[in-house]
Amino acid sequence: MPEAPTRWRRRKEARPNEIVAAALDSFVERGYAATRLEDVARRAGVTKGTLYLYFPNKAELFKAVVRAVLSPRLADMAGAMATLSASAFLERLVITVRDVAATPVGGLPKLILAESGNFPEIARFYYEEVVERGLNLIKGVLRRGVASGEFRPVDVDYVCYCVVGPMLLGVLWQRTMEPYAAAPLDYDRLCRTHLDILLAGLRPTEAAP
Amino acid sequence: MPEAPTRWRRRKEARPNEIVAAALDSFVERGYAATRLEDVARRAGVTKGTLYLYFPNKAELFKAVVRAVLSPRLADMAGAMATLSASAFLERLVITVRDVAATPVGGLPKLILAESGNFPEIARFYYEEVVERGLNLIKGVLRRGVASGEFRPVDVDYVCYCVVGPMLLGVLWQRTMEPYAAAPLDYDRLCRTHLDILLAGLRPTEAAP
Amino acid sequence: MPEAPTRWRRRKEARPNEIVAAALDSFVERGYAATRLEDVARRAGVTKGTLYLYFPNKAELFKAVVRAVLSPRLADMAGAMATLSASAFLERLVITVRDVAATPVGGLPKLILAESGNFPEIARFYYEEVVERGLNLIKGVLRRGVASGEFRPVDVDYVCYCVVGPMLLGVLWQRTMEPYAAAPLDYDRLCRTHLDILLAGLRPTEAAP
Amino acid sequence: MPEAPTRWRRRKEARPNEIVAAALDSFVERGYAATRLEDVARRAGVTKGTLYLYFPNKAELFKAVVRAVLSPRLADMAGAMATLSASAFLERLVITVRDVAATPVGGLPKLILAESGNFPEIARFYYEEVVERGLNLIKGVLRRGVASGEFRPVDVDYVCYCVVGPMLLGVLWQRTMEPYAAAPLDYDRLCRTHLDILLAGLRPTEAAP
DNA sequence: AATGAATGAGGGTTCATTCAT
DNA sequence: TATGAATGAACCCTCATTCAT
Repeated sequence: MPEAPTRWRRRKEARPNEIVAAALDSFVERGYAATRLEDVARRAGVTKGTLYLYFPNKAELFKAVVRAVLSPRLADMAGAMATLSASAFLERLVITVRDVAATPVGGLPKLILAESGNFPEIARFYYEEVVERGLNLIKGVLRRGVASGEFRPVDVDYVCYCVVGPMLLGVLWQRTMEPYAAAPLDYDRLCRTHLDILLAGLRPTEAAP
Repeated sequence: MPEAPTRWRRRKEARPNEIVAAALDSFVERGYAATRLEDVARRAGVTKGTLYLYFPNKAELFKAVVRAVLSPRLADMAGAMATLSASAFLERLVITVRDVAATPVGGLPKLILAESGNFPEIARFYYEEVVERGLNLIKGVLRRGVASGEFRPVDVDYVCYCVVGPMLLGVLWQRTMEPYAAAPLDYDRLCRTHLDILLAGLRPTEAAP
Repeated sequence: MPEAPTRWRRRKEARPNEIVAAALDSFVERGYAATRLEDVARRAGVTKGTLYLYFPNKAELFKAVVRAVLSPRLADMAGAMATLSASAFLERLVITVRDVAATPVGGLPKLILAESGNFPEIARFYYEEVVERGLNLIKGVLRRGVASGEFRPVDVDYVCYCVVGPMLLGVLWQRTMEPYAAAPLDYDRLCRTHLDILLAGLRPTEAAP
Repeated sequence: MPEAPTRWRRRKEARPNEIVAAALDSFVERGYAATRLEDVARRAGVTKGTLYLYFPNKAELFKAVVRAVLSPRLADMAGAMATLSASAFLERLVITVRDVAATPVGGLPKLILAESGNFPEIARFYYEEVVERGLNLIKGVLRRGVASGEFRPVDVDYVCYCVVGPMLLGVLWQRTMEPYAAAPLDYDRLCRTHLDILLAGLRPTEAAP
């Protein structure tokens, strides 16, 4: 009866998380359609049948992965940043994205982009849980910055895309174009440059009193 | 047993293009894996077997679609812009992307992102044909702008991502998040805002003589 | 309008033969199922459609090939051998088979063996046209030899199989086992040895007056 | 939607053998190309998908059939015959072949002949496992017989084909020409006649001291 | 709770056959 | 007469899903 010695007998509460983790890796690696449940199962150390004890089908597993991965990330982000100045917030935001980008979670945007057509439900979920909230957060900060004179008056509802765009590009780049580029992407440098241009672009003009 | 009388009507030269067009629509709509050749065929007004007269298999059809769509677009872009000032170039670039975004071709970036893992060949092809060329074009212009004093000194190699990022975001947004957002994306406004921030961010500072 | 200069415009009477010849080669090379009509057509210098002007379908083409190839061979064989002594006949027979074995026609036995299950009609045809006639010829000669005292009394109806067996084996060997054997089959030596054993086995015993 | 209640009954160890047996029958009946895996599956009492649990594809199933059928037969044959006199060995050999001919295994030679072109691997395998070993066995015995004076001096390397030829013909005949012949082949009589001629042909001549 | 053998629908691919030109 | 583009049925193979154990 002695199982593997290094890892105590896993309780059934642990299983779903292990499966979700394995599934995240697989989905991010190969995409939804190309991911075989057999592989997910093997990676999770169980068999195919076991997956169905916890998730009714592949699509639901996929959704569970997205939900499980995203949900915790967002709550604290808003709170943690409420106290910062607008510029400092943007810096912090960029840094945070940079750090997440290196984890498997960094593969989610690409995955959701790819599957948004076939999983409208997921796309909506992602929109509501991440995109909308994130954009509103940014818009709020930008508005605050404009109101306080830290930033010049701008079209806040669209500047937020300019904030996000280069960061998204970076996240996607690492998982698509990176292997073919002459040099690897220096994400740090991307962040610095992005902030440089962005903050310069938002800075109030001399003439504007 | 009389068949449909309208069999076998068109000419050989037209078919490949019709098939590629149908395939582009299907691939863009559903992704590579979820696209059934039967559907492509039906959309092209032929049967499955006919596809194999022109393309040896699904993967090659996919590549042919990407090639067919991209190749012509690229040559002229470089030339047409050589004469513009740096700022005018960036404006023109943004406008061009905006216009392409509305066509089926605008679905390609998403498609290639999604399939880059399963089609490294395609990803490399896209990198070399589009991404690298495009980025070099932008870098060249930025360098020109910096040299002429139109722009302040910046890290050109990474600013290019800041130029592209928001536009890419716009293209992807239209085909993923658009249906769930409260308001549709005003691409024009995105372009104006992007240029506003970007050009302001690049403008030489007063103190720098 | 000048066609290939080395070969005058082929008339429609030539076509069927050319097709049959091409088909024989293909069928013998790859078997019935693995032979694609496209290949036959190309080999015959025509297109697939043309085949259907002369043969209603693949199966009929196959039968036509077998018929065309076998029919002329048999008539003369009987006549040409009527005058020989029994032993001389057997020698001649063996030599003839050896010569045919080197031509594409030598591939027919294998082909017909392989397809006898799927083409009962062909098998029957081959049986009646070749096998039965051939065996009867041999039986006749053996009977003649026994009657004349050239051979000892034997079970003629089954000795004929002993006459044919080694030759058949040789024909099949060349197209199946030959590539894997250490040394190529010396068909001449096979013939000599076969005749040596066979004729010795048929020779009247000393004691039998 | 209640399915047949008798699903999923047998044990894992039995399946491969059942499938191989079913496949042997199908392949022998119709040939490789004309055999549909669906039929094999039905005959084995399973579905198509199940075949792929045990064999990666049709070609491997085919090879497995050949291997499974041949391998056990060969080991004992050599040993069992080592003690017999040369003549007795030949008799025993002929009898053995006659007995095997009546089983489905008797269909293998024809099958391998037919598919040797498309499955060189199989042909080589059959050559090395069966043909070469068998021929060497026979050659050894013949040599022994010649050395001991039981047989007259002959070209042993080719006499072996004369030993095998009529037996092979018999095996093939039963599965190809039999239905069309006036009388069924009396394999026993074929064996007796073959041995009669062969042994007489090998017997030392009076004059040879 | 977990297994894994078995299923069967679905899609890619081939190729004999047809028929407008 | 000859073409060759087009068809569509057939088959191999995959894999999400089921369920007896």
